[in-house]
Amino acid sequence: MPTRKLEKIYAPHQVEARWGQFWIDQGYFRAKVDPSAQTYTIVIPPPNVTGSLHIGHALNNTLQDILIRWRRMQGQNTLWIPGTDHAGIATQNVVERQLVDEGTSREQLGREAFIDRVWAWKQQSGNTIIEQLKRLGASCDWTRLRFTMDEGLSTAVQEVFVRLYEEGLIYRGERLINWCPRCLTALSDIEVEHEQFNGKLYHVRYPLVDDPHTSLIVATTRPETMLGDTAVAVHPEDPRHNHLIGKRVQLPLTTRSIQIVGDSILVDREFGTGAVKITPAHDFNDFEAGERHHLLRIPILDHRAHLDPFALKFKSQVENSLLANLSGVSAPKARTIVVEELKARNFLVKTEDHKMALGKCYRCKTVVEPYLSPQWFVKIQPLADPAIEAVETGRIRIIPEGWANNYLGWMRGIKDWCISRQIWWGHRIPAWYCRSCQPDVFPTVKPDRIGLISHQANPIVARTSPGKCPKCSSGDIIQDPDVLDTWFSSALWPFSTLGWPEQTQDFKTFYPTSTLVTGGDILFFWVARMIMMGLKFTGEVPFRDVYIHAMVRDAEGQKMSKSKGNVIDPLTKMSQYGTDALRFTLASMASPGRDIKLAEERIEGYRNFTNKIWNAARFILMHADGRTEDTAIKDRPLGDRWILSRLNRVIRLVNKSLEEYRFDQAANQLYHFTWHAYCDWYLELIKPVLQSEDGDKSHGTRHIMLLSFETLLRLLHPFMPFVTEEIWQSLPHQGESLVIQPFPTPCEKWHAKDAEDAFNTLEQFVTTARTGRSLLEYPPSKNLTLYGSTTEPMERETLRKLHDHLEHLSRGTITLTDQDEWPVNHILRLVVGKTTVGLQVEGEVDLKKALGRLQKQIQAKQKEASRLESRLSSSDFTAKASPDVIQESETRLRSLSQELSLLSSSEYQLQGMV
RNA sequence: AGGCGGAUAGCUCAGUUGGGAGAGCGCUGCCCUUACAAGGCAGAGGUCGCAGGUUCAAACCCUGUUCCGCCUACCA
Repeated sequence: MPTRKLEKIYAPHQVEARWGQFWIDQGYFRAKVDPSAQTYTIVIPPPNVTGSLHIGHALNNTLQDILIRWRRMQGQNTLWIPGTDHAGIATQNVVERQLVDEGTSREQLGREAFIDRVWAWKQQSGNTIIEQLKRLGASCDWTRLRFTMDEGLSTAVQEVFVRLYEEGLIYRGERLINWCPRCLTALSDIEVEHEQFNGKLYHVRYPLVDDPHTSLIVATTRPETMLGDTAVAVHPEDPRHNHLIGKRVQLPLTTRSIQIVGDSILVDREFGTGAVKITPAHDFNDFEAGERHHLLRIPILDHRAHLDPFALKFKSQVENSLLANLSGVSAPKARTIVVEELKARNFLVKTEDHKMALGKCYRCKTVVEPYLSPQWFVKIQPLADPAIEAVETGRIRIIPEGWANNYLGWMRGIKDWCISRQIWWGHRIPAWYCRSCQPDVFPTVKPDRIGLISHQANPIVARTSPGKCPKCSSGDIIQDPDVLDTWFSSALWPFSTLGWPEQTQDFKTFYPTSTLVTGGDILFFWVARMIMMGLKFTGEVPFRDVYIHAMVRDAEGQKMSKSKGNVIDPLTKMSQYGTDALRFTLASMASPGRDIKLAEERIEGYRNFTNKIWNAARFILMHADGRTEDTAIKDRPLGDRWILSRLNRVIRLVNKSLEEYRFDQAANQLYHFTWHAYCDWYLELIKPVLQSEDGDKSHGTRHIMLLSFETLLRLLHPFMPFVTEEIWQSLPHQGESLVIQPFPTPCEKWHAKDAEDAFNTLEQFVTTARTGRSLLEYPPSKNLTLYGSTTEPMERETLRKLHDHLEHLSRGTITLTDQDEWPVNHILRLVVGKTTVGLQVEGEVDLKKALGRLQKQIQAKQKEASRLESRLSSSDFTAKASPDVIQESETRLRSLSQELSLLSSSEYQLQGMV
């Protein structure tokens, strides 16, 4: 393949589009159904189908892509399944807003037309995020793209629902659940976000029926719910109140009286007044207390959290004079009215400030209400137990480990999962009801407020519509209007995407999957549920490793949100700096157990890194033409042997880091090696040979140059797929694409400690010479007259051998002899270890700077020497420390004193010159 | 309230079984040296949150404490 000339600055745009398309066209990302090959499988955490890529997705998918590309290059049969979920509530909200803008509503459209409308919206916007993932370079098998509402995945959902129901693990019942009065649906416990806020605690007087002059004072944060009170509780061992147990109080603002019960669970004697009102229909604790004492439940709020006139009048028995004022008002407004009325009638004893937590809908941030309604639940404990065990025994590894405790803690206290949602977009619950069998449950009028079907109705659960009632053969059956929680279908993702419940070839080949990569925020929502469902329905763990990555925050550590205006849009950054730069930034900052504070400068820094690689490639390309010769490594010059030895170490480290999910370590190693070893030193070392007139010497060097650089490109490819492919294709190469080249493995015959030692000697000498140049303020172009000497025989030999390299890299003419053969005057002597570098001082030069530096150096060395001396003279140390530590200290002290004597003679000599 | 994590250079963070404090960015000085000014070379900068303890030796282990962040939670 002919080589091409590269532009001076890397321009990512066309490059990315070109190779992105090429890879897909060539089918490199498609997994083979080959049962013999070792498989490596990842399922993507499905993003919302109508969403678009945010920085969290960028991180999540970059990390997955690094793993997948790495394993693919290792020759494993890799499969990365892409897909999206239908995001029930969120998507329905979006489409409903569109309808409002058009002056209509979902109710006006009707259920079927509305669902068609959402499908149309999905059709229109559904490819956005998929295309964005492709831009990111995600090497998913796009031929296996899945959506949670695909036919196959829907079949899996029905299968799971029916089987759980048949086993008694799904049930229907009237319970208090979290209800969003704006989304008008039930939420699961974890879909509620708790937020601290400053509320008030109201002390309200409830007079005794027997003795109206005596009252029980209750404390409450929600006075408006008192209209639904059905009892007051005191602690049975509280001498202040326990004599009242069994008596009744008159409920203010109503014509009802309620009983006083003793309850040691609900009542905390230390809190408030020691008396608690019980409102079983509007509070989770009260609900349970109600069960214990067989109390009536009086729901006073409707589905929009407004006071229900019917309930107020007939159940709550609110005083007639108040009915008009209270009927239909919202809960917050009701609170104001109730408080005013209590105050006016002298029932309000006092009000105090009180910090409390408030639950909000995680989708729309509306305050959620506990709401008594018939819902479907998963009985979770039998599913949770094996899922706990899988993590405890290590069948599933959670990385970093800290998250395992989090998982276990939550799983051990897990509660039944409310899975029904009163929305239309989603998997409809496969349950039907016969109206003929239960005419009393299904009155001819439409079912209640929002179509909830009474909890007394008997469901007929089946995989497909039964058509007619299996009991009475009536055709008058209706399907449950509810749909399932989106996470219910997501929980099946690792196997439903592979074709389950069919025993497909894909399922047999790729399940269980290898690694799941996700953020800690959905550990409970998703990971835990996948583990439970996977174990239940496949008998296998759904994945071996769970890697939990960080949350991306802004440079100040704030959570990114549109309302704060601090979002970093990955697509904008990809356009500005290139996709590879963004990917590398995210990978390099992915330290375990720590959030990522992303500052724009970092991306810019890695854009520069991309360009550095690009320019190294340009240099190599300039010298690529010509003969190459593969001679034995041991006969190669220092530069060649040194870079191979270093490369070997980096290969080992990168592989090891990726094994341990240390993306940050791998990226930083690559960065440092590429820039500060390969470019700064290796390329400089080989320049003279490549540029010399004598072409013969360059053959072997050219060979190693091309070999090492090609290896480096393969190492970098999982992190920066685009620029590496572009360069690889431009250089002499074999094969179609870098994507399918083997990932480098350590090559022990490249290891050369002697070359690394020799390099260190060279580097020290050169750096010292350059420091001297800087101290004397000589420009980089000036050719220096240099002297070098060392007290170490090995180093002397090394310096002698590398004489030409030293001259080239130091830009000077170097004489290597003992110091007493150096000129006596006009020499600046700098010391590094056992070596002294002398610079000839020419012209008017201020030597104070050099002297200052020397003295500072002496001070630092003396400080350390005295620390070592005192350590070594301590009998405790010599008696108790391990022998190698003692020996090491002695060695270090010896070299320090040698260095110090060189330094002071140099100082003495320099004093004479100033 | 409980649990978890963090506090190391101006900023962002590494620091793997305790034994010479590191990187990137930024900053300072000198340079457009034919791969790269998105660059090169050199350099400055840190009582490792605070207080105790264990140890010959602590950024690292233990206890307490302050501040910050996150998660979980039924204190009305």
